[in-house]
Amino acid sequence: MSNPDSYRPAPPPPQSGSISLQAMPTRTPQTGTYLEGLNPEQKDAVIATEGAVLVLAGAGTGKTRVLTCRLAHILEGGMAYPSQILSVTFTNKAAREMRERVGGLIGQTVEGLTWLGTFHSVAAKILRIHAELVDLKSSFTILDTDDQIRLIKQVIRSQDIDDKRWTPRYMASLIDSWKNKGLTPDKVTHKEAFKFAEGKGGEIYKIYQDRLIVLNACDFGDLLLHNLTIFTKHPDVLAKYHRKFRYILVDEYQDTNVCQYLWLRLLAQGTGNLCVVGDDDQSIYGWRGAEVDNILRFEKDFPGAKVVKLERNYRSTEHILGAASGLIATNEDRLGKTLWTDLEGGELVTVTGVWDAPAEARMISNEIENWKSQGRLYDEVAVLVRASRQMRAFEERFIALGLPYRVIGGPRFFERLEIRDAHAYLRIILSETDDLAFERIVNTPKRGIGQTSVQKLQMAARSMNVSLEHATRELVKTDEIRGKARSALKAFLLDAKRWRADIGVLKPVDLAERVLDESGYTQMWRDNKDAKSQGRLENLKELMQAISEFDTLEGYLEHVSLVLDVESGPQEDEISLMTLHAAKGLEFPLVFLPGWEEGVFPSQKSLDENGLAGLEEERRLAYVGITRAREKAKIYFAANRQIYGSWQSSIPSRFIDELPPQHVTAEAETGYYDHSYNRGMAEEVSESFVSSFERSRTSPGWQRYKQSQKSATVITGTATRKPVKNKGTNFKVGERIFHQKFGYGTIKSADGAKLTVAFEKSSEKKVLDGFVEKV
DNA sequence: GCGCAGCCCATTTTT
DNA sequence: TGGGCTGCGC
Repeated sequence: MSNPDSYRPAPPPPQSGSISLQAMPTRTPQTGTYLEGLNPEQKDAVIATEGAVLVLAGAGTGKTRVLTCRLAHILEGGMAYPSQILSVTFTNKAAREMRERVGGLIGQTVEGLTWLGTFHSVAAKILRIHAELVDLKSSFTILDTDDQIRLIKQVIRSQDIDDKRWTPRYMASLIDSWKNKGLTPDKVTHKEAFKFAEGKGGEIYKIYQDRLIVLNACDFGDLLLHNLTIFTKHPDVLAKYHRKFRYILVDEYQDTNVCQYLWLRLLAQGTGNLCVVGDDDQSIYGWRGAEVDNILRFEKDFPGAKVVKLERNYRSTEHILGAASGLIATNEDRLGKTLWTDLEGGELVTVTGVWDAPAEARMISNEIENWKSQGRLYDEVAVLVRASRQMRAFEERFIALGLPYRVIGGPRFFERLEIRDAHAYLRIILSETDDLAFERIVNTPKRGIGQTSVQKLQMAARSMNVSLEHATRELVKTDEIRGKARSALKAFLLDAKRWRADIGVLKPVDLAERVLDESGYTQMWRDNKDAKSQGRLENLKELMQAISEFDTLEGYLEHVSLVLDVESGPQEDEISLMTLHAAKGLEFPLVFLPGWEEGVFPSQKSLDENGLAGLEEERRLAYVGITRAREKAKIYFAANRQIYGSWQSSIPSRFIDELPPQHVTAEAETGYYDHSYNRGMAEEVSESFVSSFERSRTSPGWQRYKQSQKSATVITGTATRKPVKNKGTNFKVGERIFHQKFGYGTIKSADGAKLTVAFEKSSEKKVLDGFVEKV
């Protein structure tokens, strides 16, 4: 970003108990220092506080600056209290950055911005206040993707659907996509429901939602979706937020999905002061529900909206911008803006053909060493790939040469196996009704409690309509589970009881350490000689560090699901290696863009599944990639690439041909490719383009759809835990029964659901009534 | 209940 | 080619 020097501490905000809310904003002559150094368009965007405003902010045009200045402007002008501004971002990182930068402008007042956060954290906050309106308790837990899939798997199995043919992952993605569109189970169309298991998709969604309520839990999609339900069914609640939020600000609007759009639209009905900032050319998350259409349609949705285009770029040279602009101009579906800069000259964007991926890595490594030897930093360099598997070649090369690098993105800290296990322990001691947590760790470390035992616990829990832990307590009193499993379960229950007694006594960290120690969890990894276990132990240590910053376990767990992410370690001088997606929002003086080949980039899969829309999104990704560069952008393509183990010769990406020649220069490594050869390839490229559309009709998705159309069946009833009151048994003393394992017998006595049965082929045993049937 | 060998399937990822 | 999952044998 430019002109950071104009950021100076702002004067203290007007201190008064009666801020005039109707102060005419445009006449507020509060010429705070924050307005200095803004270009005319930026200033325009900052002071247009009233009504609907769309700020189309191209790459590197000072978007964050506009957002933060706008906040400062509203606050310093006394137009609203900090708590009356709703500002939403997509990532925690963006929220944190905004908070920091606004703090730099207005000082302490920033702490009052209680409604600055991600969509999800703001929605969770609202949902906790009104949880009971959607049958939740305000203490609801937020499930991560892993829990979500496990739960869905259970539901699928409970419906006797083959979970190999119809995978829980696929069902989860459908549910997510429905939630992204704001669809509750009753609103899912037949056609949509038929995407899964011959039409059972809708039913599974419904059962899954019911299960979530029983578990007092939400998945990520629910946070927003429940908000929608609350706002639409309870206008009084919505009205309260209308009164509360005087101004709404949205970052990265092009990434919003339908649900988020509806949520914003409802909230904006209050004052109508909705300002969204985004760039349609950088919409790269369509596959995850983002609707570019939201930003394309903004002026229609909010008639009279003011549109401000930020096109002056402060980041890149004219050749980089020229190349990127020329490329993106090929897209049809865009609002259209052209970046410009007064940074004249600079180097042409290079396009280089190489033999294969190792050659590509070798060549790029050489360039990086060159750069370093010229006194520049590794920190200034990024290698941006389309798919993470392309990273391997670079990592190998960097390691061989001893070049320091860091991978950005990849598996997140809190999604690691050991961290999830540890969380499950904490969750279960905090809430004994957390069945998912119980299931996860009841046999981790191995205690001899196998699948069959767990299944029995589940059956018992279902038949008694209680939690798994509760069912366990009952079941160990009987002979349903015996031997090692039974004693292990008993011991586990005792452990849990002991740990719970320390809640509020020990500090969260100390409790957590004790639990992981006494459960044998830490020992399990110490004993494991796998190469990764050392790292896992270190992660657990890091986890303790994170927990130590909280006073209560609840507080910690609340944050962990939505807000917390681990700060990256001390900054060293390292090359950044990441996907193009991960690079959005970042900038580097020197950017390498390897793998520009048909099928790799644009990705064949994207083309197959989404046709022209997919291609346009890939092109936006290319645009994002090029515009990350400040000084140099270097594109590569290989003549041969290994795909799934086998070598394939490849064709240069069509995107290479779309770069305006005046901003590009071809550098061939050895003459396998030169620019004219590449041009000749254009014929073949367009042919493959046509064939990709042909292929789309034979794609798996299309096939699956056709198949599901053919074999439609009637939706069947449900069989999950229904909120039925826990009652005694239906069995009578003296009655003859059958038990799967023990055979026939006669009931001697009954104690609630616990039966004492004299079995004919076995001795007298205590069993649960859910396990026997009348004969 | 646990460990290993063969098998299948492969973007992008935030909350 | 390689990682993750399943099914089989102990």
